[in-house]
Amino acid sequence: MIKVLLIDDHPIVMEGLKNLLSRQEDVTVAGCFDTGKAGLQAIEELAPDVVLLDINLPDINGIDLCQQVRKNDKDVRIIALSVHNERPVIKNVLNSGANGYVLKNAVGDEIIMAINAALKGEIYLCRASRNIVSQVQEGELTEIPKITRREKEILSLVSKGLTTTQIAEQLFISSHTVESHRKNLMDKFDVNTMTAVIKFATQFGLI
Amino acid sequence: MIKVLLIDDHPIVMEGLKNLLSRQEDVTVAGCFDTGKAGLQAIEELAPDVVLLDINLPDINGIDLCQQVRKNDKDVRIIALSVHNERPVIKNVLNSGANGYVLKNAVGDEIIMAINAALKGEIYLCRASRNIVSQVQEGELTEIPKITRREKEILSLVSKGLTTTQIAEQLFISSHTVESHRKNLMDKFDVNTMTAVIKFATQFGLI
DNA sequence: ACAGATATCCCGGAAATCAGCCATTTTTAA
DNA sequence: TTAAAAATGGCTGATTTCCGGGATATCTGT
Repeated sequence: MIKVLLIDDHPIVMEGLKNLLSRQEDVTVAGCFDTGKAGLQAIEELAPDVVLLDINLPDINGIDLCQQVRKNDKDVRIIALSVHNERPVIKNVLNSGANGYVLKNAVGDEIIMAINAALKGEIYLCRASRNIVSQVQEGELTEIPKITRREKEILSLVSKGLTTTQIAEQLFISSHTVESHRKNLMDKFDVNTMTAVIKFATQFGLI
Repeated sequence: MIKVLLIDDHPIVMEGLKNLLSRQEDVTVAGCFDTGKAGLQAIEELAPDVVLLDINLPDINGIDLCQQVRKNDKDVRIIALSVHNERPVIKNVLNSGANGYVLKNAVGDEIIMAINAALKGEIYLCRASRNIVSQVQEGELTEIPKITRREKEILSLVSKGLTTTQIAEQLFISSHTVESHRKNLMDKFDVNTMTAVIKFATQFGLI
């Protein structure tokens, strides 16, 4: 029997998943959790074979969660569930240790296939995500830039409409410093205006 | 029997909804559709009592869909399902003719309650959304600004990092015109930088 | 203890944005 | 068919951002 753990904060999705898995002879649902914290603990205690993990949880970022699981040397297979079909997001999730990536609007079959593939040691992507990953668009980010705490802070204030001077005043630092952070952000996102940075950052849920 | 129509592009959510409704004695599922187009047609043909409508469909915007249904003088009750818990989104949906607003991470009970309330002619919001709507934050948008086609076009180009001059060249119009559009956008979003506009617009799915 | 990452600070000039005005033409909806 | 909305174009000046170089401190993980 394949022991599967479900982590998702949408009760309705959870219902659907349970329903789907109950139709599989060789699968048993080991537990259901709606927060990353509870899920992380459950992985330790229940030692499931596979985890179906919603990437957008209210408490913990899905990517961080994957990394934390992997840090404990767990060889549990993680199938990421997500609504995002953008290459940087997919790449980031896979790099963080997920064994599969399935969109929430994928058909149930794809989840079953992802589980089986993961158990075989393969990495499964749902059809739509495979397309996205394979077609490299020009001038597109390949990964979500790693931004620092301070940069995130500046990003947030910029997105609220504050100017460099206002941000400097609010954070009690020089405006030159703020400008440096802006520059670094534009470098990391590989664009040359802050508006473009804000769009990506908002899209990827960084702010 | 209450005839309910389901419109959602997530098969798993659909499963969950069917499951949930099948446990209700007095409810029958009249049909399931995964696009706005198909759903709209089905509302005409099947004349359900209630529609559970996912606001974020791939083909048609949920708000437009509500308006189209209402334009045909249908008195079908629409319960909007959404992942967005921001006041402007909620207001917009309700103003477009929805009879209820339930977040996808709400428990199943809330959907049942929304259906019953809608049939009584009441408007039901799930608990979390009620909280958001009631607590008016200072300096917050109350509704999603209505932007024109041209403004949307400029918005998109700005978000890609183009400058006013570049946009003017691309659209074969004067840079002064582009500036006018920028100003109007900032006015409509009630902010004074384009970065703030971009954040809201991205958040609300306008670009 | 030490390296690498992060945060801090600085300059100058070119380019772009923002703010506050207004006017005309073309669509669109009532 | 008329009134309202949208798109177009314009001006000036103040402010801000962007780009190109830097440099030094502080924190953090191994």
